Amino acid sequence: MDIWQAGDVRIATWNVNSVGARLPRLLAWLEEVAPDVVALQETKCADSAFPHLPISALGYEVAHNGDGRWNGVAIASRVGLSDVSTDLPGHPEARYVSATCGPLRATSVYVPNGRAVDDPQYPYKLGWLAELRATLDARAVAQPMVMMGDFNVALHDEDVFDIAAFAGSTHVTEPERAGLQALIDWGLVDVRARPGKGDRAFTYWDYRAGMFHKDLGMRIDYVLATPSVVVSDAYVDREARKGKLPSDHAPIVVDAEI
DNA sequence: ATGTCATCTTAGAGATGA
Repeated sequence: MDIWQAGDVRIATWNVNSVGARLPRLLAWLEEVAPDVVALQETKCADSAFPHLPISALGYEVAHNGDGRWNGVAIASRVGLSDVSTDLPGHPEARYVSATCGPLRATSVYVPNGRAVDDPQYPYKLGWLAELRATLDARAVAQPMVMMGDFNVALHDEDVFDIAAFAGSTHVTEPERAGLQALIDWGLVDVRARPGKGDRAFTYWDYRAGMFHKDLGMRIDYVLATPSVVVSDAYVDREARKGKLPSDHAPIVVDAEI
């Protein structure tokens, strides 16, 4: 059933760092922010363990791709959900799910971390990004689409609190940035959220060392949208990173008209 | 930057990943 009506749509993405541990906060957040389509990452549960009941009680259909302890991505929609794909060819980890939600094709991604430039996970990450680009090449840019999630890449130097602190680290290397930029170059817009309290719209702050309170963060979560998704507002929901037992990521919330 | 957090193994702290 297509219950979408022409007009505004609210889209969001959030790496929840365990949907089980975050469930009370997630449910409260869904009620408060009420996105029409939300992409989740790091659900860290098997499909059979996903908390479908309380989320469906809020009016959402959910497509989840989980493999247990690590990873796990989902799309929740209250404007319809169909044509679900969890297949990123050659990459069986649960890091990709795509679905049609009303007027939109929506994709939730959890790009591999990479760990270190001399770790096998680093070339794996680059290959993963290349395969993600290949999924776009099979599509038409004219169809409204949002690809969103935790990309584990800071696209520009300003997307980390201090580029000097990242010398030799992953997330800021040229090949990683090229992998992310290739998605944008296909025809997607990097929907930049307006800054909150600080001057930069970071989306992730390490749990340790008071990084959040010092605003020592990174912009590694993105909403990438086709131009037919006309954005009226986009913000990082820093409130969701505060208080007791938060995720280490904050959601990005985007209001748009298709 | 490293002061945390979540999960699993397997019974209580350690390993792993981020």
